[in-house]
Amino acid sequence: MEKKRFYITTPIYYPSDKLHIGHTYCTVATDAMARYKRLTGCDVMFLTGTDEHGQKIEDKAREAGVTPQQFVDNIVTGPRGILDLWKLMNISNDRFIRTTDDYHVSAIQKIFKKMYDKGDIYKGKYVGKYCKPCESFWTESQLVDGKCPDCGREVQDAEEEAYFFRLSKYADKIQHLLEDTDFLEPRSRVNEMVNNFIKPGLEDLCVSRTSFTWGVPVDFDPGHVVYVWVDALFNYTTALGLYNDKYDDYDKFWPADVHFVGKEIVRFHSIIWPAMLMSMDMPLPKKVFGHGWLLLDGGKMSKSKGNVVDPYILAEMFGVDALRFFLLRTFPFGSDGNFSNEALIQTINVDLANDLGNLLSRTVSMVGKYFGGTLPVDQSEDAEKDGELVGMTSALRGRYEEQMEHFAFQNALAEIFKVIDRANKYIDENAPWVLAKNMETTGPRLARVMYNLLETLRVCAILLTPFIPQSAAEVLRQIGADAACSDWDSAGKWGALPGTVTVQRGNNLFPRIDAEKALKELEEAAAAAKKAALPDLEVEPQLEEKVDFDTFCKSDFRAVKVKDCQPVKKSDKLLRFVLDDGTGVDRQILSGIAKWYKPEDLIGKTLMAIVNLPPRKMMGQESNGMLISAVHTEKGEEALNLLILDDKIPAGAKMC
RNA sequence: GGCGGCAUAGCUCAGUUGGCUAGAGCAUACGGUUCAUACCCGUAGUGUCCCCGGUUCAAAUCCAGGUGCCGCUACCA
Repeated sequence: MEKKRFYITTPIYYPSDKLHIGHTYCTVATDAMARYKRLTGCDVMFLTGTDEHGQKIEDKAREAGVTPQQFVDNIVTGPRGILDLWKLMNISNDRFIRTTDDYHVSAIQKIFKKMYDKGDIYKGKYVGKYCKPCESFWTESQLVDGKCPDCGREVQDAEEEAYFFRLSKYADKIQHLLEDTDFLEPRSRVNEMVNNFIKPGLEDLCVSRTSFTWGVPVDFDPGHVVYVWVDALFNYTTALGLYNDKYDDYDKFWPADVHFVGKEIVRFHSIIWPAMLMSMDMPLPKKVFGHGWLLLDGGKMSKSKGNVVDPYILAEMFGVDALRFFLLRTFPFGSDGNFSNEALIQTINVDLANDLGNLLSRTVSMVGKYFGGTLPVDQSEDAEKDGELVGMTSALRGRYEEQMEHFAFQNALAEIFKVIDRANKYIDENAPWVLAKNMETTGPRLARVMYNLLETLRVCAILLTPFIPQSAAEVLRQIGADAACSDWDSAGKWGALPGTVTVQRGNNLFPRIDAEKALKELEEAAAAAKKAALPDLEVEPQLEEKVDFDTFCKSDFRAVKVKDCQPVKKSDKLLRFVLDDGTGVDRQILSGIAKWYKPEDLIGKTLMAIVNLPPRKMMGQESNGMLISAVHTEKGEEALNLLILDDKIPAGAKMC
């Protein structure tokens, strides 16, 4: 029999910055779903990738002084880039598409042309605002207080030639799709889409740009590049081989079974995407699921807020499986969730360490202690005492499947942990340590109790595989389950594990985390990351206010030579300078630069000072003037350099 | 402004089409156990189910109004 096919995608992420925990959340969820479907025997295609064109990338690359391609290459394929992150997170994607891949670019050109030839894309005028000094074209909504968002100056009405997609033509069909089918989930998003966009009347969509060049060129009209909609959305089909020879799975896998997308791009996927597919006479994906966001302190995570959670740090500190588990166990997939390090640590300790890890540990340890690691043939059932655990475990796969089919990862995991909790209670009820006191009589009963625990662990581990693949495999290894009793079929059957199984004691699956210590480390890591994100170099902005020439001339700057330099007692900051200022009388100046210079290193140097400042007392000593330094900021830290002059300049020489 | 959602135990949330003394997990307190990762098991709670009306034999659930929070409001990827 041919295997059932399942095609699932994440959005293609925009590599203008490193990805954060929110992207990880979506990708991990998609991965869990893909692994689940593979487990159940489906032929799965799991696609993720990156959307690499557009103005913002072009700008960022220019800022960084590299080409756009170099810029995205670094973020996607560079060290600790997106590919590395997915590898770290154990993401099992079958394919990875980059919109800068040649096959995609040429396919997009063909698609664009086809829609144009059909008449669904037409050339028109795009009305907006233009800022002359910036030479920038803005849309109404981009303006800040009606002015240019870059420079704040007035903008003028302007028109730009552009291609439009006849989105309006498909409004009725889209409304039907949203309202009368389960195409878009969760359901609450349907109202938002219909009320906000469709009912007020869909406008045609601008699908090309002339204001930047980093995109797929419109091959029949130089100067135009294909804008994000066509370029990015069709990735789901070009990655299967639509209009290209790179792949050949379009007929096999299209239409997609589900697109997982963040709620911020629900509109693109539930209105624009189906409309474009209708135009292309292509089948629509079966479902779009808009998942929630991970919030931080109740608000959105964002670079500008500086509250972005770095998945690398968390995965390295707590383990990949622990992080994956936390994300899917804690938050309902369809709604927003409040991310916190405390919740992460608590979930790891309670569910993974105390309940699951400890259940495995105590079970395997007892089989070792009481039976030398291998259960005997002679086992004695007790229907009354075993019934509930056996019943729950036997029914688990069905309950789990029901939740997984609805993308309710949280509920699926809750079902598993109900059984794990029951198993821990079962140990208490049967008190194996009491049974072990008289092996002659109660040995067979003890053996059965152990078997039931191993069997429960086996079923739970199989069903946990999509969420914590490495750890689940380790559970199966430790309880001695071979491949034959580690698959989906065997998860639905009680008793698949051989009665005389041999266990393998291993390391603790999930070590308990010292919450206080871990939180402190996270705090330090966050502080370090924040610092690293600070600009390498900052200088003070120049003063707007003008100073007249006469005022400037009143400042008397002179070359001075350091005759002596000593730290000032009881002061961390001050150095006391004795200077030759050319007058023949020593000048004393105190300067707060001890943080940057050792006194002895400055003796003999020729410096610059302003000498006609009024005297000022510091730490009980008089300072007559001020040494001139250059200051700037490096990674948020103040840096200072004295102006050290050529020694051939004589003491007292005037600066002008 | 328009549209939509939410408001339940200290915290995070379940509560299906209105139906018995309103639930789970975590946290707290007390007790038990020792196989295990100072773990596990048991017991105990506390709630004006946001406020105010209404419909009903019966409302956390339905309706009207109010308060508070949040989301979407299109060419940003």
